Amino acid sequence: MEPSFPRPLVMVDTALFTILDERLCLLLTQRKEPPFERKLALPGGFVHIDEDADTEAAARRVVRGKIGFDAPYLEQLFTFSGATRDPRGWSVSVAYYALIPASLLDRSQTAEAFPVEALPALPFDHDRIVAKAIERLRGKATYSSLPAFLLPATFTMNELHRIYEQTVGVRLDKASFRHKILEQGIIDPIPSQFRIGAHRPAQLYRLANRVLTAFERKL
Amino acid sequence: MEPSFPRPLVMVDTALFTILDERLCLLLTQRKEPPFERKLALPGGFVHIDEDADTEAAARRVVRGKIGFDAPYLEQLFTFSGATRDPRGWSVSVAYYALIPASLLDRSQTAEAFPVEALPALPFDHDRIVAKAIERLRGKATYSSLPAFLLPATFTMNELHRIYEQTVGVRLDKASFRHKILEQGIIDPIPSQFRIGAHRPAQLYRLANRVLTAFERKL
DNA sequence: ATTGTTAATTGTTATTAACAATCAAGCGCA
DNA sequence: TGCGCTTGATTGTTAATAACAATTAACAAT
Repeated sequence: MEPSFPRPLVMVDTALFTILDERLCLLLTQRKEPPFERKLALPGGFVHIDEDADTEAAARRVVRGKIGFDAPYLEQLFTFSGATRDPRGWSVSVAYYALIPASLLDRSQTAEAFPVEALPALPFDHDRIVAKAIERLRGKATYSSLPAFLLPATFTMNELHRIYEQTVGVRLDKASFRHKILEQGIIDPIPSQFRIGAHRPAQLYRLANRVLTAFERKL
Repeated sequence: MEPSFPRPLVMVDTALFTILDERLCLLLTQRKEPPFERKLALPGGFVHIDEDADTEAAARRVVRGKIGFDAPYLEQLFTFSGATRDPRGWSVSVAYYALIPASLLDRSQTAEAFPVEALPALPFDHDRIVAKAIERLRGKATYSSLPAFLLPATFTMNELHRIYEQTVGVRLDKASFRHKILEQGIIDPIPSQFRIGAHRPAQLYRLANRVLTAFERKL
């Protein structure tokens, strides 16, 4: 009954985004085994069919191994495959991307974060995976609550504004942004909580919903 | 050097869309082998690592086997996986969807086309695959030239209009539609070619570009 | 000619967005 | 205590877009 075709290798790779110093960064790991031993690469690994319920579970396992907890946002990106992308043989890599607020990362992890405009050369086809992940992130940022998952649990309107400008890549009018975001209802003000400093206190907000919300139109 | 993890089965499945009698339809095949022998299912098959360059090549091979030629539009949809989705074992299915103008299909294929609102029960997790494919199709239709790939090489503005309304699922203003589509430049009028009948002749158009074009904003 | 049918355009009104300016609320400091 | 600095929040004006309804165009059939 079991088909006897030669089977490809099946692995997952993850693109882990965070914001450090207002810049979009990617977490890389130093590979512990050949091929490309000691090179920086995307966190990844083979699917364990006796342990993982599906490839998403495998990706979550990889992410936990890297940062020690589950990512607030994780989504399947694309599946890369072929005879030549991995020297070990015909392989399939189901790629995922995740967003992680920098506030949750500890010192050792931020050390392995690289701004997306200054990445080292990556092994396998990880450059393609990264390019596709950034494309998806930028694309979805315009019409969803996605960028908010890069922020800590509470944030000000202007922090959210800056994150959107960062990820979308264009300037967004302050007043219009405020309008549209509040109209979408993706965030709620936290009553009588403000961020203070040498200036007017700013209202603090939090995500109204733990899951991604898509907008009717672009920002 | 080769890792010795037990390997999942790797296959591709395809959701093939077409328009018949103004209705969105899906092409299904009767399975030739167990499991689910003789049941209607999505066209699919195992990846042949000695023959297919990657999973997309495998999907194209499957589509050619079904309709006899390459689909004008084919895109990777999502990868489904897990221990239970296929009785033969832990499996990975890289799903693709394709759009095929009905004018290219012959009689025997249209016989196996089912309106998406009246599909038979499908084996494996093919219901989930279909649901996701429809969701993607509807989503992309609003902001891209995607629906045009369901039409023959030449078509009138009103035919295009109807196809968009079909796939998007909402009524679209005739004048605005015309405006926005022409503004996007995804189609070109064919000089001095008109569709005639018992009424005013309609200008014929063709796609300006063989590849998918995304719009800046929704229709 | 008149009528029916589909194609294509026009104009008017209502929404929405972009831009610039203004107002608000704190702190630091003379 | 009052002035200036900085960041937060709002307002108003203008320009661009979209929705809606109505009109004009081009043909065939009778």
